[in-house]
Amino acid sequence: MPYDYENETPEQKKKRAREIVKLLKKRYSSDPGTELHYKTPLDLVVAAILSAQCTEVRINAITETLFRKYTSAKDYAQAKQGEFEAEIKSAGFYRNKTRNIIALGAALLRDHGGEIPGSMEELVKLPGVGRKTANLVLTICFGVPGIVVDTHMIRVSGRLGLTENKAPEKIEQDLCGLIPKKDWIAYSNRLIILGRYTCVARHPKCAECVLNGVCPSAFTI
DNA sequence: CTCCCGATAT
DNA sequence: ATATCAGGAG
Repeated sequence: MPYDYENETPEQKKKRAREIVKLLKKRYSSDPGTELHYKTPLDLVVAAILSAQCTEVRINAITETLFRKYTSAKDYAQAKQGEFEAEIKSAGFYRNKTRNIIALGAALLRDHGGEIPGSMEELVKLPGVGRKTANLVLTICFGVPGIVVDTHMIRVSGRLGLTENKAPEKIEQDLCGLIPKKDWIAYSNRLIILGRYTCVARHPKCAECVLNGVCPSAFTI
């Protein structure tokens, strides 16, 4: 008798969510962290800003040289708009991203002694930093429990039937209610990797997905 | 909600 | 040709 996803009770959904956590843990035994290359919290914030609507591979190619030239908030604050645009152009949205990163450098110098702050409240006030980037930095650099809702988290969570919502903040709430807090950070990292390589947008590879036994969308997309 | 925007896979 | 890629601001 197949699992009835349609009439799943909240209790059953919670139990299934824990099973998903467990299967992901088995598939990616050690916490894979982020695939964005970085050395410092500042690096990660800049990489995250650059990564909007662009592949992580391209961002890592750009930052490999970028992070050699820019190593402090002051470096970014003093960057020339046109020169910086040329360096990051292939990331797309390059005018906005450049504006935000230069303003980020200035804001860090003005309000935080040039350092990246460690709270959600302060992070989301920074230019170019929204909730997704803030959660990424909080989880990766500061060990603050949180779920990073990016394009992969949105898509995969919907396919898994863990949320009916479309708004990232609602999805985050739903997931936080289904997944044990101690698992939030590694869950984010693992699910995003799964989304990048297996549960891809166009033709998800359900046959090779470790979650195909607990996913209402398996083999139906 | 729209706009920002280049690169790549399909 | 078009969908999609580790979003955020106005």
